[in-house]
Order: sequence, then structure tokens, then C-alpha cells
Amino acid sequence: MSQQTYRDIKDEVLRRIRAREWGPGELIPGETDLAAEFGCARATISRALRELAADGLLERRRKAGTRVSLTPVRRATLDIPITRLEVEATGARYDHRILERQRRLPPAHLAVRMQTAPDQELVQLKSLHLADGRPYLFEDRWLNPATATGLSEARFDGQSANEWLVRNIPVSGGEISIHAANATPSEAAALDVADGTALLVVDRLTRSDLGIVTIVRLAYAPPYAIRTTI
Amino acid sequence: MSQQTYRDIKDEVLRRIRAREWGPGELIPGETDLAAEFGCARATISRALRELAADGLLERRRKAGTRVSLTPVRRATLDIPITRLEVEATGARYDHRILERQRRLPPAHLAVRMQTAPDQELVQLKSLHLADGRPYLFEDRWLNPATATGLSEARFDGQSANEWLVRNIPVSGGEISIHAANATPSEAAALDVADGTALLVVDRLTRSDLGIVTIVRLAYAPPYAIRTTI
DNA sequence: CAGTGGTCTAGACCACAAG
DNA sequence: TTGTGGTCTAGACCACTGG
Repeated sequence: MSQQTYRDIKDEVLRRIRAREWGPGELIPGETDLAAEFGCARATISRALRELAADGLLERRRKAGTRVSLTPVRRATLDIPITRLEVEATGARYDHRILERQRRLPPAHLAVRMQTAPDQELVQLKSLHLADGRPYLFEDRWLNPATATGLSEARFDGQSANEWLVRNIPVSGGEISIHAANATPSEAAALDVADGTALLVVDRLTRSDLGIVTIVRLAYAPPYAIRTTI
Repeated sequence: MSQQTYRDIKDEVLRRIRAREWGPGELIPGETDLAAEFGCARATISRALRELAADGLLERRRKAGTRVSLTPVRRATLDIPITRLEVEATGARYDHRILERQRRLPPAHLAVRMQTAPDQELVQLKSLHLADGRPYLFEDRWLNPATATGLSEARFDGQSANEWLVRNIPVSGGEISIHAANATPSEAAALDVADGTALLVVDRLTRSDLGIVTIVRLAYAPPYAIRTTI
């Protein structure tokens, strides 16, 4: 007990939660009390509890105190890499091809999602990412030239659209939806799989300070999987 | 500039990164310098930079200093709720049925993944989760009685296996894989969808201090999607 | 209103790793 | 070796919110 680090505190609190010494929903002692018990500064306790709360194991409210979460929500962090790096990390050679690039009026539902006027033209970009020459990912992307500034000059030969975006547009946030879909004939052809093959689809909307920059649908051929740990 | 909070610092640093005042890969000033510039304590700077590093925007190394990430890895946090709560959150009525519960020898590949002896019997549990009476999720779970202590006494009528686990086993970690798969005939029947429908599949392995507790395959029928924000 | 967490400060020492 | 981030402390004031 000579030297307490916030990690020691975290471990001990975690132990007490797991051992049901502090049961689900139960109020735990205040920071001041714990600091006295552990013989350390309150700031140290504070940091330990703050991080445990961020992990979803504790719930903290001013005046109400700190409680053990009733339902220990497990939280996983998902890294969203640039496809090229993701492919190269597996040791495979990365390549990508632009299948289609055109400026046109989007379908109505897309104009709504991108919050553009119905008569506003957008840039549609279809491309295929390859790993060791084999289809890896089929990408169907819409870009708003008004918010993706510099788009008309951008060339996507050396880098993919996502790579260009990440490096050139100050992204401020977005939304992600992960689901499954049967391959359409054109997707099946592009990805070189049978019609109807189950594809993992990631839909992503990206915002900058100027507004919505891009909406993209990424369709991954099996055996692609998103992996993470908890 | 009268009162600086770590949030102000975060915002300002973020602004400089986005404005390319501090370009990708570039070394930014040390904590002491920034503290002097912002007129605040070093601890305040430290917290701001630590959180930005946790968000993937900065890379920090002792002695080497703090750099702007070359590839701003986007990180999303994925909440893994208990299915009952997930369903009830949509306003639907939750229900679940155990389709099968038996103690038996697992296939070899599963024994390997669960790190059990080849002749060790496990408990297999197949169940169906329903939302407003409609199939929502088909669950195929294997449990190790040696690590899931209390399993033989556990009844899964009021609560699902996951709910029981969360409340009774001190989970210490695990692995998640998200992919897509075509519905097998039995899955299609259970979920009431056409054969070959693309299902979103979540494979999860859960550990406690005693070892691997459970491996589960969760197959979601469309239009299920995992959503999050970045 | 009062108690709890949230945060800042100023100073100190330590751990790691680059040169 | 030495500079950088990592952390702890003791004290203070503040912000939110429950009772």
C-alpha cells in the first residue's frame, strides 16, 4: 500500500464489482471516503472512477454519487482504418479501381439524407478495392462538391476517395450502420461472388463543419469480418 | 482566455489540427510550452492531449513528444446491450424461447476455440429472441460448465442466457467478430425468412478469470443493423 | 440548500526511450 | 544521459442536481 496508482485503484474497484462486494446498482463510497481508505489523493480516485465510468461499469452523477451499473454495458471500440492500410496489414498487396465517376442528380432519398436541395447535383463514385488482385470491397459513394472542397481537382488514382477525404477534409463526425445484404447482380459481378451471397455492408455518413461531405456504402465479400475485443 | 478548461484546450488543439496549422505527422509543442502559451497548469494540457490521443488524433511517446497522427484513425464505440433491453428500447415487447438445451461433446474446432479437452462435454443452447412476437435473433451458444459456475442450476425462462451470464459471471474480456452469412435452412426456418437471406452474424467469445466461459453466434434477421456514431 | 462529482493549480518525482 | 510524457499530491473552487 506504499504507492497507489490510479491503475491500482481501478483494479481494486473492478475486483470489488466482480466479487459482488459492490453489487449491481449499489452506491459506492464517495471519492473522499475512498481517498481516505486507499490513502491517496482524491484526484487519483477521481481518475480511476472516471475511466471505469467511461468503460460503462460505473454510473456517476453529481450529488447522487457513484453506482455500479445495473447492466454492465460492454463497450467495444471499433477502429475504422483506411482500406489500403487494412489490406496491407494482412500482408496482401492493395489496389483499387474507379469503376465509375459521374456528376448527377441523386435519388430523392439520398438528397434527403445528404441534406441537399433536390436539384443539387452530387458526385457519384463507384470503385473496387482489391487485395492481392482479388476483389475485396465494393464501394458506392456520393460526395457533395459544396462540402468536399477541392473535390473537382482531386484525382483518385494513387489514393482512394476515403484516403483523399481523410487527408483533405476536416471531418468532424458521422454515423455508421453495419448490416448484411444479399449481393445484387452488379455487386456480385464486381466482387466475383455468386448472386445473393451475403455481404457485410457498412453504411457511413461523414460530416465536416460545412455539412455532410459524403455517404458511402461499403460492401465486403466473405470471409471479411470486423473484429474487435472487449 | 480568463478561465481555461481542458475542453477549451481540446477544442483549440483540434482546430489547429483541422486547420493544418499542425500538419499530419508533425511534432507539436511540449506540455510545458503549451501550458505557458495557454496560461494554465500542465495537468490541464496533459488531460486534453491524453484524451485526444485516446481518440486517435495524436500519438504520444515519452521523450519523443506528441505528434499529429498521420492517419487519423476514426474510432467508434460499439455498445453491446442485452438483447432484451435492445428490443424494449424500440418499444417492442421482448420474448425469447429456448429451442434446445443439451450437454454434449462439441465439434473439434469449437473445443479448440474454447480451450477445452477434446473429451470435455459442453452445454449447447439454441434460442430464439422475439420482438413483438416476430423472430429477431437466433442464438447458438456453447457454455463451459467448468468456467460458467452455477450453470447447471441456472434456468433461462425469465432471462436469456446472456442476461444470466452478465449478472452471474464476472466477465473479464472477450473477442467479437461481425460478418455476414446466408441463412441456413434451419436458421431461415427459425427466423422466418427465405433460405439464403443475408444475416448479420455476431460471433462472440467471452472470458472470465477462470477461462473461456462461452462462445455464441448471434444471427440477426434483416433489417437489423448495428448503429453508432463517430 | 447542501453534498457530490468535476476541474484547476502548482509543484514534485518518476518512467521510459531517443540520441 | 536527458528530455518528454505520466502520474501523484494537497488544496481549492465550481457546477450540477437530489432531497
